[in-house]
Amino acid sequence: MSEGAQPRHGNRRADARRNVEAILDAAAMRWSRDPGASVAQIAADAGLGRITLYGHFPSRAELVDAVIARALDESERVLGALDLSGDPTDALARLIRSSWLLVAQTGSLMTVAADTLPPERMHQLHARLAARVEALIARGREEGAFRGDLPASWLVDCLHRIIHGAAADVESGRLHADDAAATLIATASAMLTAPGQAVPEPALIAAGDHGDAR
Amino acid sequence: MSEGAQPRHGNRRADARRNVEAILDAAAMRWSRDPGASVAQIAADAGLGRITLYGHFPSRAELVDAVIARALDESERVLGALDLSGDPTDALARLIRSSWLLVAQTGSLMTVAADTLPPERMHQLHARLAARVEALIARGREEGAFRGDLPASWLVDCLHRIIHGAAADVESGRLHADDAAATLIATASAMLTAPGQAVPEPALIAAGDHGDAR
DNA sequence: CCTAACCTGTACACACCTGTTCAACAAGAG
DNA sequence: CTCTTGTTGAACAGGTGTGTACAGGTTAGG
Repeated sequence: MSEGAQPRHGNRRADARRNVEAILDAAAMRWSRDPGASVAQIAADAGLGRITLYGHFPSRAELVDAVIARALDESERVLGALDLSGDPTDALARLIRSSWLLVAQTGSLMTVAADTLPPERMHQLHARLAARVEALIARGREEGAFRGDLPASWLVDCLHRIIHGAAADVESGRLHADDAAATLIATASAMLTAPGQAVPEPALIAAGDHGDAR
Repeated sequence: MSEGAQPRHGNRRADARRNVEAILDAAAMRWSRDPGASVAQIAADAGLGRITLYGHFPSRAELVDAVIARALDESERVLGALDLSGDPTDALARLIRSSWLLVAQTGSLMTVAADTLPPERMHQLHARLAARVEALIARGREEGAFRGDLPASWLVDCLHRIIHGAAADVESGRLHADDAAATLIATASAMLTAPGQAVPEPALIAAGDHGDAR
């Protein structure tokens, strides 16, 4: 359709580009914990006037879209850099350890986008993120490491939901941020174990220390 | 505290009481899937004028409170009628089978209430609902049926979250309503299994057919 | 230094939601 | 049937959020 999504992005003045970044940062931060925040609120968070924001983003919807797109690219980048080969349980642990925070934030953003963006675009964005996880689960299932008695999409969804739960618990202080990944891994690996099989011992899961994303 | 929460409830005209019920029903239904719905929207759903609604509930907040209170009483009733003794895994299955729909609806209502009711009242309501589940998990843990390596509150939270996931999947057509309970039981019993232990076979869980609530 | 690009506050139009008032109308209870 | 209770729409006031127009101020960059 439109040629060049951002036609003038390289030849803009330096402060303009800085402000766009500030807006995007503020929006991601604010919306990830207050989905109802207004455009004025975000402009204030970014230290700018509301009118300035409208100078960069024609409407609320386009701001939402830009924020989502950036967060998704970031997630894509982190996920893409991950080695998900080898034992599926270990791979799952690596996946969770390096991306749970990112997934939690992106997911909250999705809540905001849900009543702003058309549902078709929502589905497209979500599918892209879930594809890698789904592929891992499919592989683990073929190799007999994960259960095959429930739909893969259901298991992916459960994983997402407990990741959000962990994020919420960390935020409210019920869970230590340092324990979140381990708790998630212990819960998820049990959830994915087939009936009749033994749940993997956390101590035996090779977490493959990367350090967190960010 | 207050004497007679509903001072005039029996001596009101018949259609008035019918309308109050209609409003409560409409609000519970609508808010459980659209948390941002307006008072006007709910009055329309109930087939009444907005002014009539305000005749029964002085403000939006009081409507929210009334809806929550009714949903919670209903949950309390169903939960209270349940026999949660015997094998913890079987008891969990019975619990899920008879209350997942109710829990899902109540939880969505909580989302609405979150930015209307004071947080202290929120916590109070939520604790009341979670207490029975937490007790069951604590007992199962003592008897060795459930894992003890993770906080009980965390496990309860995970259970809540996957119940919401199932409700969302049923709503969007990804999951058959008839399969929801079985899927939840299979997932939850795995999640609660201790590392090193075998996940229970769904076929061996005595579901204790009650038929669903409602 | 000078110009164009950028930022800013004020102000306005529009839409939506909440809550209230008023006066006419309909329906239950005796 | 009558009277009380309940219902209704129109209309209004106050609040919040989105998006636009204008005019003056500031800053980057040549």
